[in-house]
Amino acid sequence: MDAKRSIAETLLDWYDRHARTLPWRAPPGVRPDPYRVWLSEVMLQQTTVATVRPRFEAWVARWPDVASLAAADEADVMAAWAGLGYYARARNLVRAAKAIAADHGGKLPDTEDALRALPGLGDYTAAAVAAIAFGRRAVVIDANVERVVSRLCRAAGKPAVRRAAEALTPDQRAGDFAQAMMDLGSAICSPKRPKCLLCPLADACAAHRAGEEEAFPVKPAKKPRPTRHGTIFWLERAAAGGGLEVLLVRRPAKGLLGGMRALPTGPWTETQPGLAEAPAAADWTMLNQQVSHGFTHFTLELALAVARWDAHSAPIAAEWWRVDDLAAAGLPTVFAKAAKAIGRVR
DNA sequence: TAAGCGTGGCT
DNA sequence: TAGCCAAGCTT
Repeated sequence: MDAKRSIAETLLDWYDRHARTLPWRAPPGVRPDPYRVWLSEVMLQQTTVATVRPRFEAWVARWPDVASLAAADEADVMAAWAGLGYYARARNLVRAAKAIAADHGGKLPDTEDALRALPGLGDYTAAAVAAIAFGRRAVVIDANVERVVSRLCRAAGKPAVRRAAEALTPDQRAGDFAQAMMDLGSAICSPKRPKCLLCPLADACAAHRAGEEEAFPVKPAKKPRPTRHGTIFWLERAAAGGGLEVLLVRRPAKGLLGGMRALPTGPWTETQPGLAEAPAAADWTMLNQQVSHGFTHFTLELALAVARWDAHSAPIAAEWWRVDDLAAAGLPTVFAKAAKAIGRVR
């Protein structure tokens, strides 16, 4: 790297040659659609590009703008988010769309502060949308930027990384700069075995010169992940037009898998709870099979109980769902996994 | 402030 | 292959 050129100039030149083509990005020199930028940033929170890409395409085909999302049925939105995880993101997307429609004339606000006030937009997303969609100078810090900057400057700790990022962020093209950092972090400056031979910033990188690339960023120690035990209840009945229906509930709006359709479960406890809190007094059969599912902060070991329900009404507040259409129910992965294990789903 | 909150791709 | 990890936010 030419020592007289800034890191930002060098990185932007690299980006002009190597930028990934992604469905939420506009062609060079074109301002992208703020709605698509916002949606992509929310989908990409803690989620990989490979996972997001097809989900983004399907989403914008169904809800192409703020107005359509603000008017959407929330149950449809939650079902469309199924499998992406962190379901508060979907709830907040709808809340924010309504706020944008009501308070901002249907257009995303174009300042970092106003964006930050919307539900689901934190420091990172507000800065990213302001910079990428509106050309604002904003300091965008995600895990990629943290990794690249901490290595460049051997900066340990978030305050030091923020100071360094502030100093590096250019006044012009701050959005491209942020995306360049992310592309670099994804393709070159990876957590393990970074490809420093290909890095345009290698000569300027303090960690590289010291041979300690993988020592940055400094990560806090991980805590052990406990195991909890529970039971999933599969209650089925004959459908009116033939076939089978299964009882689905909606989970409470807050907390784990909040607002999502679900199979009924009992308590999640340290020891196997068996048939505790079954949704009906039925003749339950415990299957000789368990389902294991890892959440962020604990692992769930699930027993599977199945029963038949002959009465017409549902035993609890719930809905009967055709088993043949279960894929359209939008079940979180843990329940989709259980349904598959129970064998009622192809 | 630290804990709660999901999932799938990648190595 | 079993961890590791990701374009974080909320309370």
